[in-house]
Amino acid sequence: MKNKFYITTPIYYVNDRPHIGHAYTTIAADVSARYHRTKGEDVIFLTGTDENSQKTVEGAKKSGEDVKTYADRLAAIWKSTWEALNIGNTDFIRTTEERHVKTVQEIWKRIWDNGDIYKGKYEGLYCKGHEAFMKEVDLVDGVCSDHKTKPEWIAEDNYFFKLKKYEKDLLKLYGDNPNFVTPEGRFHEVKSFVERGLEDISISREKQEWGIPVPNDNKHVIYVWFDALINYISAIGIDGWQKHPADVHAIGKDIIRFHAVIWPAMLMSAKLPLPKRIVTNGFFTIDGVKISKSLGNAIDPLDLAKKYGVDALRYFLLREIPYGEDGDFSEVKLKERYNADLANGLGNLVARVATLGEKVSPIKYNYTHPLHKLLKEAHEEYDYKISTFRFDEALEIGWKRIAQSDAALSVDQPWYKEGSERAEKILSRCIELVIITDLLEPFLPETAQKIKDQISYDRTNKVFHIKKTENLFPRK
RNA sequence: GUCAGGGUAGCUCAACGGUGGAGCAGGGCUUUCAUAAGGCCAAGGUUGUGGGUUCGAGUCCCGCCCCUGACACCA
Repeated sequence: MKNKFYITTPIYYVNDRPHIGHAYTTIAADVSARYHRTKGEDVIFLTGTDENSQKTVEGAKKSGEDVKTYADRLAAIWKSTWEALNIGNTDFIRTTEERHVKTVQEIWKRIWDNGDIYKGKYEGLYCKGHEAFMKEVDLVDGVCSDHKTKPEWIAEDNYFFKLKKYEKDLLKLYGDNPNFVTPEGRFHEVKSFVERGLEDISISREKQEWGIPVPNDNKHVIYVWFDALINYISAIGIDGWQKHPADVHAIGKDIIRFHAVIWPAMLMSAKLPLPKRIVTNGFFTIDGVKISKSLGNAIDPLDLAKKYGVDALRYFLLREIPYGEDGDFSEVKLKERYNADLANGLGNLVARVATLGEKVSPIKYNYTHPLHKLLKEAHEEYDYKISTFRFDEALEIGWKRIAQSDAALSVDQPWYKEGSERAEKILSRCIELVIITDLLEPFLPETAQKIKDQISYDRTNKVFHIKKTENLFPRK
């Protein structure tokens, strides 16, 4: 039976446009998905949009559109962005879809039936600027320091989820699964957060027209994140999740608490299996400055892809910024890596082997060739790096081999050799390129195909056919 | 403030308590199969700071300075 692998990205707020940070998370998930696919696994890769937020309503108001029209338009932008970046998601979920609404209400009922939802009063100091309740400690002289306004005291009826009840179960979960959240530092923060003690949390809002109604009480709308998390189930159905929950939730560090604390508690209450693993990446700065709407410095990944190519962008992001850590994006660095690693490195190597090989093509391949056994060795370390989301290190393995091939060519000098000796030297480089291409394929799917078009390997007849065409990465 | 992580070459990062390394950038030499690409070589550091432990400290202990993150309902 085929192994299953289910990986998800966060669902992104529709009112935000895709920027480099979203692209990073999604590309990382895509690399993982593609890798598992090359292993012959049955991969489900889910991404989508979170549309039931109050922010969606405001966004629509701002652009003068009907909420539904607005959400449709923006969701389409997200979808096409991922297509353009060669993201191979198998599904795209929108939280306004019927399948999601039904699932959310069903999960609500299960949690309700388990006695974990109750009605209470939610009150506190509400800052209009934040659209959030503030704690007194956040205030300076009773005034919100960010908005310089005095928060109002408001109270509304809310449904609450008995999160506190799951404190011990969560701590046991963390203890039993040392890799539940990576990187470790973040996991530590999660643990200490829970150890300090949990409070029940409100999971509904009153007086809102947009969102999923609470079952049997349409005066209330289910709070966005409670609804949002359930998307991971909606996409594959409750039965599907029951049989095989997510193997990996890839998220940004801003939403760890929801995924590592509230989500497992919700699932425990609904008597459903838990995700296996949550991997979090950091935040981006652009040229050392935080990404912010007011600065308008968010970079559209599509612009970069247009300029440097999709694969170059994918490569740069995962090679430059170690997964889990905060990173700085700069086009100067992108260009540096493009020229050093892609043009001078991979691209140039393929060009030299293709030109050399073309003259002696076809070359017969013999399975006893000494390089053949390296194929397996090459993959062991690499497999480990990918499975632990250390993409930068996995790529480094590929680039070490590229450098070795360049050096080997200088030593072998096949251009001075004749006949079978010449073919033999070039063959070694072709085999090595097969290994390298294998390693890079999840990261650079388009490039891998282009390499295979130039240096094609016929397994049945054990022969290489080589034909030089365009350069993979023209220098910038 | 409390807790956690970090401060090493121009940049990004490595270094079981045992002569501080790599990649990129910059410098020199060199090859022609290749995209003014490749190869080789050299240079580059009082490891944030002040003490301490030790035969020996980037690594362990204490103080200080600086950076980042977490400390619940914007996500």
